[in-house]
Amino acid sequence: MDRNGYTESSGRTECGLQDSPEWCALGNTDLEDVEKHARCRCYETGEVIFYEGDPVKGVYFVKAGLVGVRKADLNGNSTLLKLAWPGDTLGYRPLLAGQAHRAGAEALRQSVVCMIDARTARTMIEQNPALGLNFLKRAARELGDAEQKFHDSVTLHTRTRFAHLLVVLQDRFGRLADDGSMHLDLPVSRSDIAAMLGVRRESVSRVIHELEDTGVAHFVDRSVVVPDPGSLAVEFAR
Amino acid sequence: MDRNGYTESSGRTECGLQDSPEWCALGNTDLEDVEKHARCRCYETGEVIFYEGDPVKGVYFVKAGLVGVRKADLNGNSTLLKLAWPGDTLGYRPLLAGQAHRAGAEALRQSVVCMIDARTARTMIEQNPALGLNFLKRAARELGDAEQKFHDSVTLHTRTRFAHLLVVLQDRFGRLADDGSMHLDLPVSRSDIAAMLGVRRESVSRVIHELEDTGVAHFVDRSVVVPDPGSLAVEFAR
DNA sequence: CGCCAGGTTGATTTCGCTCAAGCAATGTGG
DNA sequence: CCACATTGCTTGAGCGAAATCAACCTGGCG
Repeated sequence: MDRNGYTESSGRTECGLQDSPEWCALGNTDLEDVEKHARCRCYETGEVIFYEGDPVKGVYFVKAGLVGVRKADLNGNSTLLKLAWPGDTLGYRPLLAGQAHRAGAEALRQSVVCMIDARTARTMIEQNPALGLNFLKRAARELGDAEQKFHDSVTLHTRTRFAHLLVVLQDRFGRLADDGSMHLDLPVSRSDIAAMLGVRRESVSRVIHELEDTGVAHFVDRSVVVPDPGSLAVEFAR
Repeated sequence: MDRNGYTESSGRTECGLQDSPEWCALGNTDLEDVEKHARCRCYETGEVIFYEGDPVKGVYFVKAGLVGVRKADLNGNSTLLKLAWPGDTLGYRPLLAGQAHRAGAEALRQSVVCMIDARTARTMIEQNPALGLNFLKRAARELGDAEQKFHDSVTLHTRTRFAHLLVVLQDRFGRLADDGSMHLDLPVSRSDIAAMLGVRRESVSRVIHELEDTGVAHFVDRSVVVPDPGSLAVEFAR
């Protein structure tokens, strides 16, 4: 382990890059080459992986856990731009745009993250068309989502946006029960939900209260039950 | 001219793709090949180039004029996501993401736009690594901007965001006078400025009134004079 | 001339923010 | 083991920025 706590990977499967929808394009030799230049490290909850404004030292492959990407404003508030799950690669955007990090990343629970140094990542993406194409497609999808998010933020109310968020999380982490109700464990705190929506945590509290009152959803700690998932879609018309 | 008003390009320089920061990566033979599959057309102000929700028929290279990219909401309002100037390529995002158009495009003044059919554009991007890389870098920059825009929309007031917009337009279209004042012709209507900021046009009117009152800027129709450009930056702290 | 598009202004409302208090669960030091 | 701080969340009261609703102005045009 070096002094930053990174441990050099040895085997081809150390980082698990095969499980990345982007890096999987690489052949065995390239994959081994990349893993040789990768360092894996475990982060505790709340630990920072990189800071907003930092120069890009590499790209970060999330191997396990959950990572949040944040942007702070001048008043100490922050928005949570996205959640990164195992298989996601962070930092490729500023690397390719030739910019510093425009957002910071932080472990939202204990996580394992592999850093691939910038030089290696850049040459690999530039030399290997299939890899570049995968990142291009990823960027294209993320760009569409980001534009949608801007549009939503200026046209929809907090309650509607919260309903949207619930549906997105539902698609990924919801379990449909026998009686047709949807069960979901929120991956993040109330404060972080607020940061994802770009509102105050008090506003989230009030929206949750409203959804309870109208029977649309029931919240206990981080677990949510939506008796009739269809009723969430109705929220969109508000 | 075919029944859609497109006229088949003949020469290599018909569309002027060499002037694109992306397409310029192509060699002469590829460039000619693409131009062979391109159709140029002139659009009058207000004419629609493609609609939100349409399947992607091709990518659109702006040769002359000014094009606006819009997203509508359910209540008939719309946000203006971006302005496309000569040299810009539109529609590559949904093409690569394998989606339908998630925004519509419309000529904001008389414009010439060349459509490169989807099949040609896709194979060219997939076969030609340099071209793909250029679009990847473009997407990376646009993604950063889009995330910034979301963050700004939820953390900054209308007045601050308007000042930001003025600075951006200034960088691109401002003329610095001998006395240090900045002169700028707004490329779009007040309504469209509102649509870019994601606010009502009345709010833009009021902000303009405020900036007049405080002497920060003077507005006559679409021309703006900022006596002290530094004072715009001060607005950012509000 | 009447009409309409684009813009401004004023009066009123509303949604979400700010400020403030309080509560439950968890941790910590004496 | 208790006193006390801390963290995460909720609730209430009041405020403020921008939306809404409505009137009106100006210039261009059939």
